[in-house]
Amino acid sequence: MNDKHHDVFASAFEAIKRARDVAQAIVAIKDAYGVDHVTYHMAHMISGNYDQPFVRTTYPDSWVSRYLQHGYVKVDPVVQEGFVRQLPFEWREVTMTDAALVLMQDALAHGLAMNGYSVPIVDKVGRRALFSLNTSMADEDWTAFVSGEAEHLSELGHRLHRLAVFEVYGEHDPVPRIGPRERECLALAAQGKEYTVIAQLLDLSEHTVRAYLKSARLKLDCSNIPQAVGKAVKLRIISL
Amino acid sequence: MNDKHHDVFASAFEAIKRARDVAQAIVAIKDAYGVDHVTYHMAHMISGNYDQPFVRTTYPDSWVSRYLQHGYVKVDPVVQEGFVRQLPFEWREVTMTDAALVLMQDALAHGLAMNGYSVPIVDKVGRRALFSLNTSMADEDWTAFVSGEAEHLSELGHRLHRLAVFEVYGEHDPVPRIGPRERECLALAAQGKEYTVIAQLLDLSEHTVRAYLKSARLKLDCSNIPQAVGKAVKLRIISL
DNA sequence: CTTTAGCACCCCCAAATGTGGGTATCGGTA
DNA sequence: TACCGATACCCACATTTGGGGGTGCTAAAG
Repeated sequence: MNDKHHDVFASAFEAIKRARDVAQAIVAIKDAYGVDHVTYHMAHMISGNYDQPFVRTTYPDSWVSRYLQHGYVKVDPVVQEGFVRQLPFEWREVTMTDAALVLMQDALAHGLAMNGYSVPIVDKVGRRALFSLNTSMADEDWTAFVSGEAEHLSELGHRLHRLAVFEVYGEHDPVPRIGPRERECLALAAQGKEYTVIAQLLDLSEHTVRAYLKSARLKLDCSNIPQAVGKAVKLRIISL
Repeated sequence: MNDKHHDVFASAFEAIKRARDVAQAIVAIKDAYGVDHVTYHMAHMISGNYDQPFVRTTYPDSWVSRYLQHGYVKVDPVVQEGFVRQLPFEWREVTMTDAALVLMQDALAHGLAMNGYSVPIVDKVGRRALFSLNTSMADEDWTAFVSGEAEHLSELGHRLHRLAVFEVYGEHDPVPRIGPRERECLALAAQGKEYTVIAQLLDLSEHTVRAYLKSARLKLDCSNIPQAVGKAVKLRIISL
């Protein structure tokens, strides 16, 4: 947009490249952009024995702890929207339930600011994450700022996500690339639909459906549909 | 064991009955038993869009936040053991990795005590949870104490778990009761095994395997095996 | 004491699936 | 340019599964 904007982006960008983990990176972004808080939240890891969210934030401990122990993630309208939407949004735009208003009040009491901007991230294997900035900047200034920085923030979000995936899984990402059609077929198979029904629903021939399910099965390294469905659900390629 | 022990249990027990949520209950248990900290941790909820652990603890915010943001749950030897073992154990008994020692040092720095006792909980539908006490009491006193209270602590753990399940799912628990044999068959089916193979592995006739998978399928309200496997994985009846 | 629930076993057959081959187009990358 | 992966389609056959019907035992719950 202009030189100032380019500068903050460039320094944040460099910082991410230097950062060894997401925790460092978000602090660098916070400093570069001069916002109150920065958060990166991966929707889900491929967990074994227990639920384990991947969250890195500059919010104060008291708020993080409170958020976790109150199960606020179920109520938080930013998270709700962020893991459904495709495009970035300002927090002011989201619709608030009563519970969300309570949460917002609580958040203010714990040192969070009113305005925010969140970038939903969806990677090639369908994993979702949310990259959020929180600021006490006045409405107009903030809106002007994010509209100018939208592309940069998207870029930063994706970088952050790559860093996070590396931090969680290391070199080798366990999720194979399943094509959208393959995913759809798999999802419908997981809902108990038969080949013929899936074909009708997706407006394909039964043969094609078979071919998709076969290739999905092979990519998942499975010998039959039940196994493939199980693995797809475990890897959260499909959500049911 | 003796009157003093009975008294603390009785008051904790009453407090749980009065408690409206797990957060209240653990504080009551902490007070009744005079320990430093009390924690309840459900291994996993049936999540939709994101990972969401159910944890209620009296640990300080700084530790909760640090634990979450460092992904300590992957390292914590108490959690590792607790979600695998069947029987209660003292923290002193668990084997420490290097990473675990780092965590322990960090924990001490954040106000946690050295000694602890954890009760693994496994409910009728196979869900796991961990109920832990943390204390700065001296080794011998603590060991004497928990050995006398083992049964009571087990009872409290299960009460807490019932409270937690109610808090999460309300009146209706979404997980149907799948028998152990049914679960085994389902698990093997989810691994891509055929009826005949499952029969061999479980030393059953193929017909019996079919019967188990059929009843599991019906309990899960599914029309075929892929759907049943998908649902079982989602509901974490089987873990793959 | 009866009922219920889980476990173990058996049979049949129409329908669905797995498994092996194919063809062809399109867009991106090497 | 040539190659690759994803998309979309097609065929045939042996094997597996679903869904229907059963029997009988044991152990816990009413």
